[in-house]
Amino acid sequence: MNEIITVIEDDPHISELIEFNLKKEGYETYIFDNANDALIFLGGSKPDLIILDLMLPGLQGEDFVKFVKSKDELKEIPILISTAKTDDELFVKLLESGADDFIVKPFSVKVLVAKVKAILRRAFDQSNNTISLSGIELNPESFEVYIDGKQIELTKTEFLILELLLRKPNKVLSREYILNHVWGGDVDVGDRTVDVHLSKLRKKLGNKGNLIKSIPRIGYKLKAQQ
Amino acid sequence: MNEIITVIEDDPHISELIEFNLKKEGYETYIFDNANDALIFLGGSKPDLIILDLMLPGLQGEDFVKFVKSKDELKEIPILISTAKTDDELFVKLLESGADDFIVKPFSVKVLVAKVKAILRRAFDQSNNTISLSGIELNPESFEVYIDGKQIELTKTEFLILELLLRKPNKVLSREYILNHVWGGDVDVGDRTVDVHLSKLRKKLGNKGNLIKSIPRIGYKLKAQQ
DNA sequence: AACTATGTTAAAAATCTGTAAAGATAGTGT
DNA sequence: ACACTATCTTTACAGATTTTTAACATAGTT
Repeated sequence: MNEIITVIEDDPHISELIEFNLKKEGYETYIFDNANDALIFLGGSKPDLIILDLMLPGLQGEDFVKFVKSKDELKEIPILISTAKTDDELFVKLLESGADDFIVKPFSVKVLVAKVKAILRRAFDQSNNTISLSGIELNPESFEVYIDGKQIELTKTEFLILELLLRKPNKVLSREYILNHVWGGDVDVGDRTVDVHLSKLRKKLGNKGNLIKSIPRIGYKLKAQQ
Repeated sequence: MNEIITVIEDDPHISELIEFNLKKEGYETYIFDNANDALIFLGGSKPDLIILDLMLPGLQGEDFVKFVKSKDELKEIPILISTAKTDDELFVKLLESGADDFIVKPFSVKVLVAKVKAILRRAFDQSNNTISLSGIELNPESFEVYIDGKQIELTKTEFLILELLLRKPNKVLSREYILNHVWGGDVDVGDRTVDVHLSKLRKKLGNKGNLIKSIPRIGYKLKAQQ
């Protein structure tokens, strides 16, 4: 997935540098040298991140942030401010207006890119961290599991085992490993308990149940379908 | 709702300053002067944000970040690094290890607080406006709740629990999490108290009450209607 | 064939939730 | 200071669910 980044920066040297480095990281970029053009673009598109240069010391930049954050369809877009001014009051104001981070010019492009990644990483895994594999979808936050789009009910233990298998597909997990990770350190439960839960899990998974293979003398694995 | 912030900082002057200002903003703080104690704390609790001072120029801080990010149950906690060193390479390394942001000492406490707010804004719906979900409307400022447009009366605790659920819809919240966020850190209240309040809350919510699901052995969640 | 491991089921044991009721606490007004 | 009230917390218990164990059947290995 190519995240889309809008860059608003009037100095063409800098914007080219930014563009070059973001493209190198696989991002799709839209460069504007003024806020107005960027706003027109935002009327029809929703980028994943906005990098905004505070061109003038005036309120222009802050107004831009406030505008974006006032629009329901845009407000969740993260904004990274670049500025030549080191002014704590300004920083506070911008952050409180809804900006996510700022970087002071002259900046290292590597740091800029790292910040972009950090912001997108958070925005992204905030949205949806469902683990999806071979028609099995598992969401660790809502504790929901779907098989081919249909929800099924699992108990806590079944759920945790399935989560473990999904996180290590095609790897054989020993019973001991499963016990340690699902039950926790001070395990006081026999090996075979794992088998019982696996059996029930398979049954509840329906036709996906046979994706769970038992590897005699070693453990269990979840086979991902090609 | 009190967000919980863990601060790891060995200089007591700085940590007191941070603590004071965070508390003033309504955050609940846990201060540690070394990483080990903090790790022990993290073994049993899950704060909403970690502020980590890179005490030594060595790898200690980076290791801490990597450790937290390697634990499934901790990895989503945002980390804000404070450091005395201005070192772009270090910044990049930390961000890539999973840190969310950094701030260079000596820093303005106001900027620190603003950064904290900005980061937490991503994790929580922070608005003071009415939160509206599946026919439930809750206004954090006026303390009013409406079900399908009809106002209902909740007690303070019921209100705070509902607010928490509404701000984290579809996510299962453990009883411990609810206790920490509704009652505050120095909780000396039993688990089951949460259940009692949930029971009363469900009843007052009428037909919307069954949007609150209990996930056995895990906690409660508010299911948003599609 | 003997041995070991796994699958499955059923029953026992342990645990969890919902809720009512009683006691504790805090806040209010007199 | 006192009583009154509303809220909060604990406790208890029923009902339900989950987990574990144990037993037997089946499959796989040597």
